[in-house]
Amino acid sequence: MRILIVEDEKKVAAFIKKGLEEETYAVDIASDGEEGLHLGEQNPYDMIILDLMLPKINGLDILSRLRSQKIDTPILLLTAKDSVDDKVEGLNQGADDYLTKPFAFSELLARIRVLLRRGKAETKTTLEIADLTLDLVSHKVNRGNEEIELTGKEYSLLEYFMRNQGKVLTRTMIAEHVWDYNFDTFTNVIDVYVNHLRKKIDKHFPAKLLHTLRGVGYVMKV
Amino acid sequence: MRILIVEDEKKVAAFIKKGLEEETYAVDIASDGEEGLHLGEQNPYDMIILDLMLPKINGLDILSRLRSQKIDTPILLLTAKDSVDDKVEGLNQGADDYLTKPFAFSELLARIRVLLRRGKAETKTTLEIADLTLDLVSHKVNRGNEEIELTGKEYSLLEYFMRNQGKVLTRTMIAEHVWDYNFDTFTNVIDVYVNHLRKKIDKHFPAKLLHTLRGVGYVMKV
DNA sequence: ATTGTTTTTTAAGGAATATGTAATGAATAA
DNA sequence: TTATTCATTACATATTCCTTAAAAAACAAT
Repeated sequence: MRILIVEDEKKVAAFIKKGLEEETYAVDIASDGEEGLHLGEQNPYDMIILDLMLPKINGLDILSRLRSQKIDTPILLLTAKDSVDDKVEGLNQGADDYLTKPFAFSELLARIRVLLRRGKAETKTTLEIADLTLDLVSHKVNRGNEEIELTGKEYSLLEYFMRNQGKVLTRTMIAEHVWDYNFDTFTNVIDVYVNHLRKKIDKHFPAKLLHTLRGVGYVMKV
Repeated sequence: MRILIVEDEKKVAAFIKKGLEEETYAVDIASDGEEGLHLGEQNPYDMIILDLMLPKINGLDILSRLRSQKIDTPILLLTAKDSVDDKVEGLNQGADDYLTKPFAFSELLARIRVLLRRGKAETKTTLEIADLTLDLVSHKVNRGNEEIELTGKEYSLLEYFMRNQGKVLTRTMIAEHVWDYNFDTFTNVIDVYVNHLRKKIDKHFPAKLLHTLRGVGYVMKV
């Protein structure tokens, strides 16, 4: 899952980024409205955290311009305590939720989780395929009875596969959702990580879940 | 489907080429305006991706010279963030869409898919003939209930046949749309691949779909 | 700050598979 | 029949992928 933070206060942005990376999200930061709008238009984020008070272009303008381009990425607004009007205006223009500064990180995280499963009928916090399960909150992964230890990147990659089971994922798609914009196309990190994952989730089990489509990419399916 | 990329930044061009090849498009690259114009005039591309800032001949000139020759291949412009005027001028001169650099690959891909079905009334993402179906997004191919596994080239070839069902396709036409400019005319690869395809989509079924027209080419029809 | 540990990335060789070549025989038209 | 054209198979080559090891970077503990 890849998240954009649009926030001019460097300290706040860095604080959120660090916390989210600990939760294995891939995070980009934009430190003014112009950069935020641009990044938001050009990249398929799974979520945007948007401060309303920004240099160059303000948050509400970014919001409306993204929505007018039919970009329906979940957007969570950050507002100062007293700007009730902006908050309401923001929700009217298609924001999905808001949080008043200052806030507890756990609060932010909980809201992000809710928004990321928006649209799914269920409110489950686990992903499952065959006897493999992934808990989105505790980050525990099990296959059968066995608990599997994963590093951050391994977890993100697995989560992306499990959210898209049955769909063919090209390396380009994987790079865009599991890595951030520093990703270098001409490297084989993705192959290496698929290999790591396979060792942990497939190797000791007869039914393989992670399959290669030569020349195209990978697919997770039973 | 065969696509020309006219782009002088080698890394950008290579990035796009790789992503498109993962989607089984046949891709040629021109690294300056002169080469781009030349290739665009000489080959029946299904789509041209054209950077505006180019050495030798600039993108807008290429665009207008292709259009003045009644070449109406869909053209997607790549523009720098700030060159609004060029973008507008480009659309006026008959470009079909534009994308601002840098961009996410998924965004480019979505736009290409839209342009490639331009003119078709429908917005379907599957091709069908008799009980054979091909899904343009997931790349899944079925005949009846049976799912058919194809390699990249087999898939591209089948897609071309299915987009042109009922039409006689000569080997030259097939080479021009399914292979890139490295294709060697005096080879029988096409015959070999038609044979591969037949084994997979026709062999076990009484009603054949892929027919030979001796001395001419092939046709897909019921 | 320094050291040790873990994760992430890079790089390279070998294995697997797709693609392209070439040769042979079968089918078709003149 | 004879000359073409096509289908089919086996093989060669090229590409892609897997795997491993080691370098680099990030992180934690002292």
